[in-house]
Order: sequence, then structure tokens, then C-alpha cells
Amino acid sequence: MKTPGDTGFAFPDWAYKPESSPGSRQIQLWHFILELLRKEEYHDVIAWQGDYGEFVIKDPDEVARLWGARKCKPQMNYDKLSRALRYYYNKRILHKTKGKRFTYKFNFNKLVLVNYPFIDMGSGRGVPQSAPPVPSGGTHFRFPPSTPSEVLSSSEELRSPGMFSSVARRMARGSVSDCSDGTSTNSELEEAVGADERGVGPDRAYRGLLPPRLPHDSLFRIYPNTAGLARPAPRVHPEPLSPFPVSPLPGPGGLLAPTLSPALSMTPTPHLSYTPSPSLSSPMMGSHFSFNPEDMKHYLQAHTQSVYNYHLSPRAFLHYPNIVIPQPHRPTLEKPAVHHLHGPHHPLSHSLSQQPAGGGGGGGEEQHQQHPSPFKFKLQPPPLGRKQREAGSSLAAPSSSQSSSFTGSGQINNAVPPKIKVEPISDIESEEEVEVTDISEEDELHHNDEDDEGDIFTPTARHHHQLNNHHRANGNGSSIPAAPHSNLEDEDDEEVFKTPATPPIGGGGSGGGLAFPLMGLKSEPGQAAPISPGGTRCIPLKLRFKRRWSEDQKMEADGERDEAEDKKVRAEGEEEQAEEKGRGTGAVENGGGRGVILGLMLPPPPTQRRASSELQRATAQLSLENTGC
DNA sequence: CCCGGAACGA
DNA sequence: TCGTTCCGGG
Repeated sequence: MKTPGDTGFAFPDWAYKPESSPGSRQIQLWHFILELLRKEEYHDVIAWQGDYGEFVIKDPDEVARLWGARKCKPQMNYDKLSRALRYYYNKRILHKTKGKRFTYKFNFNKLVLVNYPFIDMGSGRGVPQSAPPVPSGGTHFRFPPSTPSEVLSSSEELRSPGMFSSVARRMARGSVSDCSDGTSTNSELEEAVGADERGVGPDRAYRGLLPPRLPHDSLFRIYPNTAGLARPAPRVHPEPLSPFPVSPLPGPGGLLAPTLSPALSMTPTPHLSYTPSPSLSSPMMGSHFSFNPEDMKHYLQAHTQSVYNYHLSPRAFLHYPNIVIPQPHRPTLEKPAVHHLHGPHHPLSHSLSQQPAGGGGGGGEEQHQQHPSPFKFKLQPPPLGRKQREAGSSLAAPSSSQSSSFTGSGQINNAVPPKIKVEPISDIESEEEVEVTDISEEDELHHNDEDDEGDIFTPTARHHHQLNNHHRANGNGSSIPAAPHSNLEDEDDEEVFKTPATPPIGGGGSGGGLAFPLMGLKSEPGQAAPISPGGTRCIPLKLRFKRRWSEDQKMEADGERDEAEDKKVRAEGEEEQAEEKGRGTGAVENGGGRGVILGLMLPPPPTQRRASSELQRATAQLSLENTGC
């Protein structure tokens, strides 16, 4: 599957690997955690807390037991489990919330990208404090750096049959757990799931998964560039129950208006079974960008798949005009044109086959089958070790950290400048001091790439955690300050500089070219500098890269570097510079690039429920699978 | 409690 | 090769 040949640029393997996906036979700890988090039954043991993506293990032993049961390792204990969790730090799947016991936070950035872009995590309702509505703009969520464009670019690979087939098979086989002894866990989970599916309405179903906040905002924030769009108050909470943020656009109706790129016809195609109302459908895409429909499709599909896989809320589904995303089940509805795209539909269908919910399911399935992640590219794993906390901290901390960590408080909402905002208000004070040392490491390093991202989810958290979590904690819960995607910029910039060439893009020019084209399309006139790809490359390239890769790249780059030379991470000086630059020029572009993405993402509002229900089912199915001892 | 190197298994 | 588990140290 992995083609070694690949350059390796895109996302981390785990992000797209089938194995990573929930449906996969071998469950991974983080999947498991996610699973538990989504179930209320376990909310006593583990639950979302505070910031997005942040969860607390209330009963470590129990969690360990459950995990052990799942893996058929009776000896599992929290210590081991936590080690496993720690292992994820390097992968950036999660990180520890300092200062809080048993509290970790998911970095969905990457995950999101590939597997599920819109995710949010949060507490579902179950969660007590945190659940709340997002504060104002929830900004936590960030778009995946890579975004579709990247994906698209690599589309080549996407289609590779090999992957699909293999995946498909896997999925198909998939479910069924081997572990007979399956402890209660399995059964419980399964049951629970089942219950959710059927009995409960969709709302509930997913509610657990997602977090209260809404990612959308973040999206917006990221993309401000479309000035027109302004994504004012994206978050609407349509559904009271659901914790999630709601669909973004809908609220402000105006926002939506802008439609997608001109290139595409805006026509909303209701192909999707769950398609939301057409009008709503197009989210925010700015007029600026246009994607290639196919690409979009792929992206969407992938996204969809992820959604299903992870039980994300329906909102997660993207809606894009002209593009049809196949749904997993429910073939009955329409089988629109699923063209080759098909989707993702995954395992569920297969595994589900057992339940023919939708009458004619069979046929539909075929079409869709696909793998989870259509995209193949991956970035390389960037793990790097961050060993030197201390060292780094001293150095880097200062400037970079600040920038990166933004506390920003709701700027987005208000400000929402068309451009990106750079560092918000971050309170330097607190952050710096505090963070500097401890955090610094993380922040620095990560922040480069991730923190921001990661933080994005919990912007506040980071800083505070050390000092005081208190405020962040639930009080508002949300606390979401803001966003800051500014960080991104910074980050990006950095990266750019560093690894300009790297790119992913394939080897060479060609690769790059591919990628860019999209960009070009997207970009609009004014802002971004579209310019031809070639030309663009020089400067724009960087920027672009930044955006895309931004995080990943940075990390990787850094990581690589670090690895190669030494682990220390220090490149801050450079970074800083980069940041500055990036801002200047980058801002616009950023917006553009990302904006596009955002646009893609948009979630559809209303209608999704169905989808969600299905999703649920699917998920349920998946969850059942687990086990294989 | 948390970290991360080292060993181990698939 | 990758992920998980063991284990000593902070």
C-alpha cells in the first residue's frame, strides 16, 4: 500500500492509513479513545473536557481495562496505556495537557485532514462543563493544512487502484471481532452503538463525537480573505442539543451566498442523499477559488469517508455543488452519479451488509466502495523527538512562542479581517513567562507546526494550563479565544523557508505544478497572487507551501532537521523571520488557499441528519469490529 | 504522574 | 518497519 516511492509528502501515514481508520481491524488506541469518548456510557471513565479535543480520563484504570480488553491484553494498565498515549505525542495525534492529570488533547489537525476534516471533538453533550456552546467563534479548529489542494495534487495517486482494492477488501472483511472473550467492552460498545443507531436519532448519535465548538468558525477565520464572505457568526446553533457548532454558514445566510468558484457551477447538486438544502449547501466558498470538481469530489469523498469512519457529525459532511459524494449506505436514495468517485463508503456497507437497511443496498455499495482515504499521499512521519525541552525553551520561546500561541481572543469574530490576523492579542505576558519554559518546547516546536493547530483547539489552554487553568476551564468553557490562525502563518512561513524545495510535490516540478494549479484556480483576482504556477513558484510557492504544509511541513522539516542534526529544535530565529514575511505576503494567499478549503468543507446544514444516522450506523459497525486479539 | 529509551512482536 | 509494552528516571 504505501508506496515507498512516494515522496512522502503529505500527511502522516497514520492519517490516511486504513489501519488508522476506525474501521480497521486493528484498533489503535486513539481510535479507541475516540470511541469511548463518544459513548455516553463511558463518560464516567473518560470524557471530553474543556477545550476541544481535550479529554480527561476520569478513571484511568477503567480505561486501561477497557483498552486491555479490546486488545486482549489483560495486563494493560494505565501506565502502559499512557505510554501508548505518549507515543502519540510524536505523531502529534495527541498531546498532554499540562498541569492536568489524566488530561490529554487530540491534535486533530492532521487527522482531520485526511480522515476527517471537520471534526471536532468535544464533548458531546455528555460532557459537563465543556460542552457549551462555543463561545464565540470557536476557532479551534483549523483546517487541515494540507487541504484538498494537496490532496488533489496528488490525486494521481489517489486513484491508484491498488489502494482501493486493498482497502476495500480490508474493509469488507473487516468487522467481526475475533476476540471471543471480548470482555464486556466489546459487547458493550457494540450494544451501545446499536442502540444509538436505531433508537436514537441521529442527533444524538453523533452528538457525542463532536465537540461543542465549531470548527467552522475556525475555518472561517482562516479564510478570511474572502472578505465578502466574512464569516460572521458562523456558528449558529441550530440544534440545541447538539453541541457542535453548527453549520457555519447557514446562519448568516449572506455568507453562503457567495458561492463557490465561478468555475464550478454553483448548482448545488443534491445528489447526495443527505444533501442539505441546496441553498445552504454551498458554504462559504468564496468566489475566489474554484476547485476542480473532481478534485473536490475526491476530497469530499475522502472527507465523507472519514466522517463515517469516525462518526463525525453530519455537519462534517461537506457539501459541494456538482460533486456528489457517495454515501455509504443508503444506496436507495439516489445513486446519483457517483461516477467513479464513489466514495468512501466503506466498510460499513460491507460489513453491514448484514443489515440491509436500505433496501437496495447492494448495488449502491458497489459503486461506492472505496477506501477510506482516497488520497494517498502522505507526508512523512515527522516525528521528531523533542528532547530538549529546556534548551529549546530558552531560545525559542520568546518570540516564536508568542506569535504562535495566540491567545487571541475572539478576534475572529469581530475582526475577521479579511486577511489573516496575525497574532492576536496574545497576552504575551502570561504566555511568555509561563510558557517559555515548559511550554516552550511544545509550543515552540509544535507551535510551529502544531501547536497552533493543536492549540487551536484549545487556544487558551495552553497558556493557561500552566498558570492557571482555571479560567479556561470551564467556565466559559469555551474560552475560545480566538483564533489565531495567525499562527499558521507564522508557521507556514517558517516552513516555507526552510523547506521550500521539499515539496512534496513531487519531485519536482511537476508535482509542484500540479498542486499549484489548483491554487491558481482558486485564487482570485485580487488577492492571492495567482499567477501562473511557474511564476508563482518563486514566491508564492513558498507561501503556498506554507499554507498547505504549514504545519506538517514545519514539523517535518524541523523534525527532519532535528533528527539529522540534532534534536534540538531551535530554528526559531529563522522562523521568526519567516513569520514576518509570511504575514506580509502570505496573508493574502493564505486566505486564498485555505479559504478554498474552507469552502469545500462547508457543512451542510440541515439535512444531514440522515446521513448522520447512517453514519452512526456505520460507525457502529466499525466499532464492533475492533478486536482482534 | 509523566517522560521517553529500549526491547519486543507482527 | 511500525507500534506497543517494559522499565527506569524525573
